[in-house]
Amino acid sequence: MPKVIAQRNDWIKLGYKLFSEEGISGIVIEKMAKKLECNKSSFYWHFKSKKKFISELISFWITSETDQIIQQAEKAKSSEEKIEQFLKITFKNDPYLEFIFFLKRYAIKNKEVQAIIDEIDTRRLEFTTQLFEEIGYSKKDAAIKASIFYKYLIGYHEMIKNKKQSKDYLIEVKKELKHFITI
Amino acid sequence: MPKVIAQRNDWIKLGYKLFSEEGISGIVIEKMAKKLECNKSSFYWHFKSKKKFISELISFWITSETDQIIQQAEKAKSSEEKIEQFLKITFKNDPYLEFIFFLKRYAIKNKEVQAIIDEIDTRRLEFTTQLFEEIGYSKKDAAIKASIFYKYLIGYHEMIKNKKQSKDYLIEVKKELKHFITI
DNA sequence: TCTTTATTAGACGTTATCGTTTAATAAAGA
DNA sequence: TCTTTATTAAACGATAACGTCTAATAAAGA
Repeated sequence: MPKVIAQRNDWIKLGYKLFSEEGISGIVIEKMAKKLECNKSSFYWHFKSKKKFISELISFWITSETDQIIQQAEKAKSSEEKIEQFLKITFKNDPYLEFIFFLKRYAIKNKEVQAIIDEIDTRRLEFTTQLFEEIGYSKKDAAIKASIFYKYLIGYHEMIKNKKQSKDYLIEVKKELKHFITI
Repeated sequence: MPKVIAQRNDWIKLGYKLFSEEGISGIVIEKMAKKLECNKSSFYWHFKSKKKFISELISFWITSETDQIIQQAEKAKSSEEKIEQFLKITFKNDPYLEFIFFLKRYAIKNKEVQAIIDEIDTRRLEFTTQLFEEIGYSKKDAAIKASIFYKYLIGYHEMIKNKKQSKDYLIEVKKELKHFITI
């Protein structure tokens, strides 16, 4: 039985943070051990190998982030609220977008990861399309709007990277949104 | 005098490629030497240190890419052609966007690099704004359109990442563009 | 108390990478 | 031909990172 409550989760959380910040090259077991103030033996007890660890990291990201974002948006009542929620969560969850950015780069040499990414991108686009259908766009137009919107958000994130984020980002985004979406 | 024509440029070119693919962690001197089929002494003869090399890499990127993109677009006659040119070059220059992507991550711990990025982003946005002014938008609207357009392009690049690029990407982009720009 | 189980520490061997140093080599000029 | 200059090779030491192994330890159960 454990001396201290097992840090399995601490490893994952730290891994998630590091991967979001530096990508795959940020996952360095001995450095992580230092931060967690323990020995790397702990790592190898919890995880069979670095590879397995990374797989778990990805799983963690899939369940905890993607599902969360979509589910939270579902909670809102009106479609307008859903979109607003969607925006808020997207920008609050800064690490989320960074994680998927690096994951895409990591996936270049890993077909399975690529499949995961494709699925998630598709799911999120479908979700966004549905939002736009709900606020009155035709299926066809909704799909295009969603496609633009999704790309816009990614670009927005990329442009404000490393900048102090204004508290009024939502206002700014909405102002720009009006140029391609009528909410 | 050299046995073979100096490979100073080969190092830079390879460095550019690697940085675009893997970021700063892709710059590994001994690996590069292997690819160039030479000894790393060659590297240390041409460049004082890895740091200096990376600085040069960034300079190379600034001059060869950014200027090129803008200048080439300038060559076109009409503003519509300029936009088309801009699109074509943006998508042909796949490594360019990857380079800046990784550079932004690298800049987190490097204020000077961040300054460079800011300047370039600004310059490119101004350039794009001007394009939109030329096709009839007011200064204010042109700035917003440029801002959206630029973000859209980044997002587009991100979404097609790791996918076989359709030959009809231009058609697709233009179709989506119509939803926020009247050209 | 003794044993079992879960967990961590410490030491080890290996490989990768950085940067240095000394020697070798090839071409050009005196 | 001899020397100088540019360039590369080979070997070295240092550090970082991976993964393994054995021993230590702490808590729970018999």
